[in-house]
Amino acid sequence: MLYYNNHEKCVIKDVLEIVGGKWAIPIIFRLLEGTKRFKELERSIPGINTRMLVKELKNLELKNVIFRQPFPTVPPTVEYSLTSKGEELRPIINALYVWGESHSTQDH
Amino acid sequence: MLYYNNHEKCVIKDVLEIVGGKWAIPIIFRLLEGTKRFKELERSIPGINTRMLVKELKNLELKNVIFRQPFPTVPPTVEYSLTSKGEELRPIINALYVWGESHSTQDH
DNA sequence: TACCATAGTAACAAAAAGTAAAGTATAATG
DNA sequence: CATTATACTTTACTTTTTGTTACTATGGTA
Repeated sequence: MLYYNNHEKCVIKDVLEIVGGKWAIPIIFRLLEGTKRFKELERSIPGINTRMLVKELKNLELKNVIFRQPFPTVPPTVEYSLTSKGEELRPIINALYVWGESHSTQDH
Repeated sequence: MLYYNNHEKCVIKDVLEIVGGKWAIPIIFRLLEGTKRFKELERSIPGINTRMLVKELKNLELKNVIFRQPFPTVPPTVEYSLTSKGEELRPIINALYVWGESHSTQDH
């Protein structure tokens, strides 16, 4: 059915607007370990730069995947954690991880 | 453990080099329906263009996710299908789809 | 003869991502 | 008292990735 195809396409497209960015999954992967501050994330994700981390965190917050909590300390502190929507990605990201691991020795 | 963290990071990084591109998942999603020719794929993936389809198909073939079979017809025909490695992504992409669908009405 | 089809390729323009630096405000160090 | 360090961003600039458009080959159809 044509409608159904269009619907399918939109769901996948919408999903990729959330987790399709280059840094979304690495960030979520780190947050699966628990709440992290901005600098902690920056240090734990190899290759990311400040600008992209800010940008991706904003997108993930806007899409309700992560929760941002600032504290009025000096210097400022901001904690990021997964929302329930983000937490629901855990089995999917784990499965992706297992998929990658099981094929990494065979072919590339 | 430091080694284990580095290992984790590399697996995720390697996985994203395969399916992290903008068009990889939409292409695999279509091929989950079955073998498709180049033009069929191009027509069924809204917004893609020839150059990116060619590029992404080459990458997916190189990473052993899809199989390319050309036929010496005029005009030429090329069929693309999922390898077993690609087929193993089915439950993951389905889960991603369900995740997107279950949250599409609540928030965005 | 003009036009259609498939599976690409090539040259150029636009958009996205990476890099480097600076701006906050305070507190510790020399 | 000046310097340095901190955490979280923002800005300007450069490089890389994507998108757009036009083109190829060959044979069948109107």
